Order: sequence, then C-alpha cells, then structure tokens
Amino acid sequence: METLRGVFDGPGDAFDPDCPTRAVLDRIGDKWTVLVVVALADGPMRFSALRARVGGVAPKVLTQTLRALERDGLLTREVFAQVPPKVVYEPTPLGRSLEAPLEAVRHWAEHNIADVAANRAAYDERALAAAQA
Amino acid sequence: METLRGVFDGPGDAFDPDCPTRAVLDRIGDKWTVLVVVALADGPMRFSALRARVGGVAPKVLTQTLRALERDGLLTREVFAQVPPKVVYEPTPLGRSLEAPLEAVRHWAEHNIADVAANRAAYDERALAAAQA
DNA sequence: CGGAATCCTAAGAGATACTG
DNA sequence: CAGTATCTCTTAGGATTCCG
Repeated sequence: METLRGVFDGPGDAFDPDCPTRAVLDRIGDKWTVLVVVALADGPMRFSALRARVGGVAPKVLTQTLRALERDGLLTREVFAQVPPKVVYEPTPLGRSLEAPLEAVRHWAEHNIADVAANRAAYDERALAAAQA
Repeated sequence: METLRGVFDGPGDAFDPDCPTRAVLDRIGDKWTVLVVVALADGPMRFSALRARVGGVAPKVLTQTLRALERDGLLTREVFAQVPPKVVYEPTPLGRSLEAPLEAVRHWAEHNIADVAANRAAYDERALAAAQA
C-alpha cells in the first residue's frame, strides 16, 4: 500500500496516470469493495453478518477489504470489549456518499447480466467457428 | 476466461457467489474498464486516440480490455482495410447504458480524492504512532 | 466471535521488442 | 497504425489453521 503523494486539493482527473484519483478507482475496482459498501447501506453490521451477506468471501479477504475501507475513511470500526468479541462496522458520511454510485453499478450488473451473457456466448461461438475454418 | 453458466434471464443477485452478476462486477473492477468506457462516451475513437486519452495503458493491456468489452457486447470493433490500418471502437447501446453509472463513480472519485487522501494519511500516522508505542 | 498467521497460485499488469 | 509475442513479476485472492 502506497500513500497518495502530497496533498491533493481539487477535483482530480482520472485519465491522468499521475492523479491519485486512480488509487480510488483501484479501490472501487477491488473485487469486494462494491458489495461491502452496498451491504452496509442497510445500516451497521457485524463481521459475521457481513460475511454471511457477502457470499463467498474468505475471512482474510473480508478483513483486508474492511481495513482498506476504514483507512480511506469510508467506514468506522468499533470494537466492543466483551466476550465473545463484537465488532461493528458502520459507514461514515463519506462512505454513504459512495453508496448511490455503487448501487447504480450493482443494479446495472444485475439487470444486464442476461444481455452480457448472451453476447459472450455469441462471441465465443463466433471465435470458435473462425478457429475451425 | 470462463463462460457464464447457462442462460440467465432475470435480474441477478450480486451477493450470491454463484450468480453470474459477479462476472460483470469483475469486469467493471478491471483497472481500465471504467476509463475506457467513459472515454468512449464522447463518441467513437481509434486505438491510438484511446491510448492517448487513457494515460498509462500499455498497448497489450488496452487490447485486452477492448477485446473483453467487445466480447461482452459493450462496444463494437470496426476494422478498415487500408494502409495504414484504422480501427474504430464505438460503444453499443448496452455500453452506453453503462456510461452513466460509471461516470458517477468517476465523478465521485475525482471529487472525493482529497478527503480520501487525508483520511489515509491520518490513518497511517495513527498506525505509525501505535507501532512506536 | 473476529480475526491473525501462514502458505500458495493464478493472473493482472507492465516492459520490451517485433510485425502485417 | 494497431496490434502481437514474450517474459517477468508483483499481488490480489483463496484455503487452511490457529489464537485471544
């Protein structure tokens, strides 16, 4: 993990390779970030609840994702000193502001998966036919 | 590259690990997909134009990204048989429908990079102080 | 319960060089 | 111009096991 160079105090340009905006894009590009952020939109959640909601995450990976999001100030991590342990994750205002864009992405994915799947199948079939010729 | 299993004909559930929606999320999670799709929002572009617009992409990687997007039916690739060669990439209607969500993500990234950077710095400083104690 | 520690590998990604 | 061909290498991601 590298730090963002210097203080950046204005809207960035994602097309510029030297713009730290790329770091944010990379985080969003993370395999689990979208799902975690969207899951937390419903309210604070415990580790196990998140793990159950986000199907298929290994605990290690979930921890990594949560730590990264905490570092970026998108969520807070609150530990309750009790037995058994209890840790609650809650989105910050900054994190909440990201929910809408990511929800939009998720909805797009869920509603266009059929088209994408069909396109893929057609493309692969064409490629196969071309290879046989 | 794996094919999406079977035909999926309804809105998916991104939280389900067995839902092909995950494949779409993975594609969006690709480092360059967002930038390429957003770049093409302005209209059809040639390979070199894309390469210039999306700063920092290696030609190989750009090709990979474009092929993947073509396979998913998000853009079309048109080759002009002439010398020198000319290849134009153009978004499909499906691709265009993805522009809005991804633009929203890019805008969020560009406008909140300052906050994120500050949070990161603060987090790292705290971690450093804790390590020294 | 909520991780931390360890190990592993698949592949995303980049650099470089070359070509139809 | 628009790629392809290699090679290398980092690291995200996952499986497993153990700990406070």
